[in-house]
Amino acid sequence: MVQKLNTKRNFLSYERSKGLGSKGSGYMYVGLLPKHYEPKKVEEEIFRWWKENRIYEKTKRFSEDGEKFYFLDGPPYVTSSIHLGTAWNKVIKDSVLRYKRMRGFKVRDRPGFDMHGLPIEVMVEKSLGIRSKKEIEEHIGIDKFVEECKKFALRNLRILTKQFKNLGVWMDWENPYMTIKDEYIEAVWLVIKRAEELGLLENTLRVTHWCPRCETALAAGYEVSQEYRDVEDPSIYVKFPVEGREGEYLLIWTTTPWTLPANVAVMAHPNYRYARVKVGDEVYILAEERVDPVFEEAGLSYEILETFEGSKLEGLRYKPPLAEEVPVQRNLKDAHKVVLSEEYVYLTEGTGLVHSAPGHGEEDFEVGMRYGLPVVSPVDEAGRFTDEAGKYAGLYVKDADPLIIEDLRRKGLLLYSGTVVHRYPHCWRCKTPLLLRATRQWVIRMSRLRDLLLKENSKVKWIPEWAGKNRFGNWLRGISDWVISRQRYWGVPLPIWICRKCGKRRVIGSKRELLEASKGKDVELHRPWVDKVILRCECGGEMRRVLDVVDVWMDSGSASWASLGYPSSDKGLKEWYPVDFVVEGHDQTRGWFYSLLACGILVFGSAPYRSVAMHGFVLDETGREMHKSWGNYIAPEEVIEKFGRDILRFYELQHTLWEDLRFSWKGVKETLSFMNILWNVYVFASTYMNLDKFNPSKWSLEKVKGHMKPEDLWILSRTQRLIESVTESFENYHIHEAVRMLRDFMVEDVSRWYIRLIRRKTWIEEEDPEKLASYSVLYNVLKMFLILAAPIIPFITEKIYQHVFRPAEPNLPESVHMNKWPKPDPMWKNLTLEEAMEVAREIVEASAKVRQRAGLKLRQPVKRLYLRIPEALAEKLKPLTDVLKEQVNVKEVLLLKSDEEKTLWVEKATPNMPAVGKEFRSKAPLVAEAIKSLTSNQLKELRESGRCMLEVEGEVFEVRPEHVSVEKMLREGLAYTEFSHGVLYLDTRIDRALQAEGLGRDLVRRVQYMRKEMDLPVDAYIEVYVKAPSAESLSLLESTRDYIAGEVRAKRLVLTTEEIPETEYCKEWDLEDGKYLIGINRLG
RNA sequence: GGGCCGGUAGCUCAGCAUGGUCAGAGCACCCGGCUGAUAACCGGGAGGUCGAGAGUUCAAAUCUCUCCCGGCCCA
Repeated sequence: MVQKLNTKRNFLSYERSKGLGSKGSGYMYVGLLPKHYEPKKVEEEIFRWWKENRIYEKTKRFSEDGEKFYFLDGPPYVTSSIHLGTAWNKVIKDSVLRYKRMRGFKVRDRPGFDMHGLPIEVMVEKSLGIRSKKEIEEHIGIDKFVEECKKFALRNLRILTKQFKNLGVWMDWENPYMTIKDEYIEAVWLVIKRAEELGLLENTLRVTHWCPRCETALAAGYEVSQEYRDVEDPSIYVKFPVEGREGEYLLIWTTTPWTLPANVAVMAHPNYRYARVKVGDEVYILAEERVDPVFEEAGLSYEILETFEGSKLEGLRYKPPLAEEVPVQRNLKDAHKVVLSEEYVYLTEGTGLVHSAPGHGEEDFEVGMRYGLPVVSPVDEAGRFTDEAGKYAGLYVKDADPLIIEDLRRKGLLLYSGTVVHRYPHCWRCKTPLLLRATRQWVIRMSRLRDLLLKENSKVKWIPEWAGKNRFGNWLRGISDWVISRQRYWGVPLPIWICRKCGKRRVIGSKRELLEASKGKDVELHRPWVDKVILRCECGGEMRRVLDVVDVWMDSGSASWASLGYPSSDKGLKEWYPVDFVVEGHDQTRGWFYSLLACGILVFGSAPYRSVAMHGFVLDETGREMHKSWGNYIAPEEVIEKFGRDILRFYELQHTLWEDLRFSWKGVKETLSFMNILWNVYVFASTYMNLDKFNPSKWSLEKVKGHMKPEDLWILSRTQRLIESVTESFENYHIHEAVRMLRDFMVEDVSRWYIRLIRRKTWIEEEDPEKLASYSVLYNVLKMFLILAAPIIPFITEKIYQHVFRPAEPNLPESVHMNKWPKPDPMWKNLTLEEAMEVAREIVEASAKVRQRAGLKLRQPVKRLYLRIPEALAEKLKPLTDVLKEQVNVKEVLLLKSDEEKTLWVEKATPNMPAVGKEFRSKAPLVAEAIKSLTSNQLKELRESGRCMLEVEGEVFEVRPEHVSVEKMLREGLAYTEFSHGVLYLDTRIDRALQAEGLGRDLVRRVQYMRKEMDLPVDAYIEVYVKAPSAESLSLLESTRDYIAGEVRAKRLVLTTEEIPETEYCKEWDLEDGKYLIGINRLG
């Protein structure tokens, strides 16, 4: 039996019929797509087309009057080229912006660049062969140096811009914000001015990390924590002689002997127990818990004399160990005594007595302030001891370590000297070990704004939630003050002028204010030019600028208004502020996310952003960071070169936004194979729709509605839900969810299922209403998908849009990116149908399993499919009967009631030999045979009356249940399997008609394969010769002759058992019943 | 040392806020099948003590605690 669906189209007459397409143009039908997906070719073509047609600019115009969406780009630092992490960052931003534009928002998409700061200075120093600050000032000149920095920054900006554009990122590249512009600099000044107005700006003595090479303070936050490295340092136990007690010492431990010349006190914990310990002739004081480990390390035996509370030690005076060598030690007043602190004294290492140098330790400084201790720091900017350090003056501090140790040893004040490997901070740019040093710095007292920061942060939507609530929130709770001054050149100059005469200071908040105050001419706001601007003080004195520059983190922190041109103009601010969305890597939690918040709160008293998303890092396959020097670095350009931009974008965007991404080429290849499926779906659709000159405007969904089959309604329903969930994911910035849903929909629902279901229809050649319904559905579904996927993969979607959809609907927007974001249409939603289809798919899969076990290939039609499923489900499944028939390749689908199921099973008796043998002895074999052939009636009797009389060869035996085991067996010719909703049976008996049909399909498949090998056009006609292996097979074939000829487009089909004539292409095939020789000639 | 995340098949990951078909998917591997959109697809096989241990519970990948490893941030 040949299905009517398989009738071959007659293309020529079909075309002539002019049934489809518009009368006038003859053009309005679906376009064709190249057969193979070549990403690079596609992308370059689209790039060109976008540029030539100014698509980006036009797209933005579409939503010019829309609601505002202020996206703020986190400015990348302009040092080197981008890596995969930067690419991910920008691609996330791009897809959000594209989405928002399609939603009709007027999107602010101005990119930015972070262009000041030490990293550039260090690189420029290198290129100029400079090694110190002195050389900059004395040999090169600050002006030349700053010019070089500017050139360097601008050069890199151009490189980065090119790379970002190359990812397909649509931002306003012609007009980026740059932190080095005067308008930007004054925006940073505003922060400092507001801090001054709020009374939060102070110039105080602070212990900060200090880079002796760069000769500047570094921020105790981001800059310092960048570079903790393992280093080996001295580990020494030093004896501090107790005043008035001969031979008694406080025992301290330190890894920085060079801080001993700055010693001022010893810290003890008031509540720990301390001990006096006798070793030889001497007595040491240290924490009881540390006695054992310390003397074990020193290799000494000891005796504990007494123990006592740490608080008892308070005020105990000692003689500083380096009093003789270091003059400043001798002159200290009210120092060299034990002070108490519940913090900072630990029992995990050391002696429980902490050498305290408030000039060289943050904690020491803090406790020192509490006790009013003096602050000593006999170390200069370059890390060398000053004259105050006497004997050590002029030495680099680290170089003094061995000398100091030796002096202590000589003086009998060294108990033990070893080394220790520990984490020690280094300069994030030049890798020099940092020192802690007390200097006067400009500080903003952020700690006083803690509660406001927390309150404002709680209003921000964080993605993921824990990033803001836990990570950032916890950090804000422990907020410390912001040391904003740096003793460098390339940065925003600190806008503080101080009167030389009266010491009064003035903080300038804008360029205009400066020019008014100075009554001078226009001046560039960078050093050294701005340094020359002198203001007149009220007292008549000259006010000069403090020579420091501002921490570069304040540059980017000011971006929320600086990128709007505020304060030089307030137009942008009024229109856009505050920021709707920022997204950066998780390292920015305390970097930019914080500096934005801090600056925003200082200037406007509120959070500058509404939503903050955090993304992960791109690591290598083994989970390590990528570094060029580690040899595991992969450039984005390499991925683009090998696979293309869409694939890179899709690959990165499908990864959970806030988790780290381990880059793997395998993963990228998987993405390619998805893109191939996607492409091929469109190739499929465009091929047939184009052949049929399908005009979607003529066949709207509304119009074909009446002819839709369940599968059409199903995919439409799935599409509505896709729109819903993709939209929701974008709204929550869970872009990866959107990407995954799009992928699953395309692969699972469209490619693997819907197309499979409608495939036969596409071969009908008339204007079949059901085919047109499916075309219309497929067309609309695919168009919808294209729009939804456009923000993720902008190139391939544009290409397909231009080639397939716009020819069919010339009135569509010019670019796919100009389309309105779709809304789900509840009319098409049908959850019951979706549920039923889910079950149908399961049934088809389960039947494949049964077929395989029964040795029946799918091409072989079978007679019946029986389903034993709950009634409610059976009801829902009814509309899908045709789907099941075709996909299971079965003639009939039957639903079983519970009592019907029994009829598919038979009871089979087998003799229980031990019992039979024992009872019937020599007759046992006979009885056993008889038992095997017990009928079901006899078995029933046996079960009910407990016995059954069997007559064998004239003898009668009484068989009882213990002689027989009964099994349930499936009827001959059936196979079954269970699945999650019930049981499925397949009638596997193949009669002659079924066999013929199966053979016919087998033969068709071979011929089709050969056609493909011959690379024939799908609509070419052929003639076919088949040599069958036997008369029987020939007769089977004859019965399906029409079907075969139709399927393979054969004008002439010769079936024979004789030799066949020579043909253009000939091949022998081994089918089930023997070898078939098939020969094909193409017909012109 | 502290905070926050993550640790599930060889690889990439889903499942974990509401404990109970949760031991899954894709890729890779083997066997078989299907295929005129497809470098596709379908079925079967193999592969994991769900980082380790303890606890709560009738029941834990899922909740609690401790520990180990990795990442980020802070010291």
